[in-house]
Amino acid sequence: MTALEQYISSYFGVPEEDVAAISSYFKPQQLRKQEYYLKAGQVCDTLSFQHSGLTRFFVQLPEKEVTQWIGTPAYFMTDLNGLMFGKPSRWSIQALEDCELFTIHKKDYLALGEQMPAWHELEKKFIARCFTYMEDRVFNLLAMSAEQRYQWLFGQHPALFNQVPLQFLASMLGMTPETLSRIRKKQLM
Amino acid sequence: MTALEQYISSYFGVPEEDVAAISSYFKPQQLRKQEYYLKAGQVCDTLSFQHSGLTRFFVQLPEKEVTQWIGTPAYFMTDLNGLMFGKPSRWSIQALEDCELFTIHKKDYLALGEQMPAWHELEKKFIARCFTYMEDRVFNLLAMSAEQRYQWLFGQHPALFNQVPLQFLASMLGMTPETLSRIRKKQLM
DNA sequence: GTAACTTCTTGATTTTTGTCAAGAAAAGGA
DNA sequence: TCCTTTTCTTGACAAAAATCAAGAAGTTAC
Repeated sequence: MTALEQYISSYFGVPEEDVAAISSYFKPQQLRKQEYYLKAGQVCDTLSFQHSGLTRFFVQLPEKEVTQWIGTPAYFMTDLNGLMFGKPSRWSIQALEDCELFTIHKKDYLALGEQMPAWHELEKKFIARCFTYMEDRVFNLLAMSAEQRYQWLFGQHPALFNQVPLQFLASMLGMTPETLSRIRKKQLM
Repeated sequence: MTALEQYISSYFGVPEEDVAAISSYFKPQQLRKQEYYLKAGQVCDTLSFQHSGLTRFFVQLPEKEVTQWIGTPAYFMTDLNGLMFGKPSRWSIQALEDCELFTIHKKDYLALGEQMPAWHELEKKFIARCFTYMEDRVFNLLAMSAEQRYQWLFGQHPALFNQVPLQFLASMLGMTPETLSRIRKKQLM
């Protein structure tokens, strides 16, 4: 089994022949550090599995830049607004370091849905998980203080704080870099 | 066409015979004011179309209560964590006023997926839209001030502010009732 | 290795938002 | 209708987080 096949198998829990069929649609792609996977305003027409490297989803506002998400290995990357609804993206996706991806283009993505009966259901469940994760994020932003949000993210992905510039994590947590710095200082004392 | 059929048709854009097939699975259900559709800790095993009335999704914390969402007519209501993954709900769903629902139970919901080939794809797209909406909500909470968030919600659903106790809307917007009250006063001047 | 650049930390200060408390307004029930 | 209960508003104050500014630490490129 290739790395991609293992990922697909663990995600979707489908028979091995389906795993092979699905993964055959995905093609290797390199992304160099700083390179863009997608630029704001473009219509995203790919879906990628992130095998290695880190990516950043961000929105450029007139006054500031907002990091919506950090893409990490073993997760999928796309802009659903583009892939599913043909709408332009509000954010850019940029590589924070060199990345190895497995990418499927929209044409093949649609073919996959037609040729593999179970695909829509698998994808539905996958997107549903993403939705419930977003529900959690909204809840955290509604109910928790900056410090509690930090602890939540640190509890889930401690390694991120050594890999990603802290200013991006601060933004993703809904606080300024200064606030994150002070929270982290307090944790040490 | 019944009201339910019209809703399904407008949501999913499917042929009329499919609309009839889908809607035949949904049964009318009444919910009295204050009654619970779901209580925190229960596993949600229904999916309902909200024909009339308003509902509130909220989490009861030791110190405070957090309103995550207000359910309005012409939208679906469920807890995906329960319906799709069999997990207990973190929030309760309660009727703010008498509600008329069309409800499908999990058993029939699963049957629908098996008997109607297009169902999973329709549902996938529907959940994907919910996901992109949650992306917007997260972005708003990350990037906007309390006042901007108010204006955003008011721009989308001005009528809500006459129908729902403002304390619930304040919570859903991530602010206190006092802050919302002051923002609304400022809008008038 | 060093210069240039980026990122992080720290302090002082301001702004935003939350908390507490009391009264006003509105809604609901007998 | 009037009484009770809930919801909303307002003011005074406190706390949380943002802003501004400067310097330290860390990275990167030559």
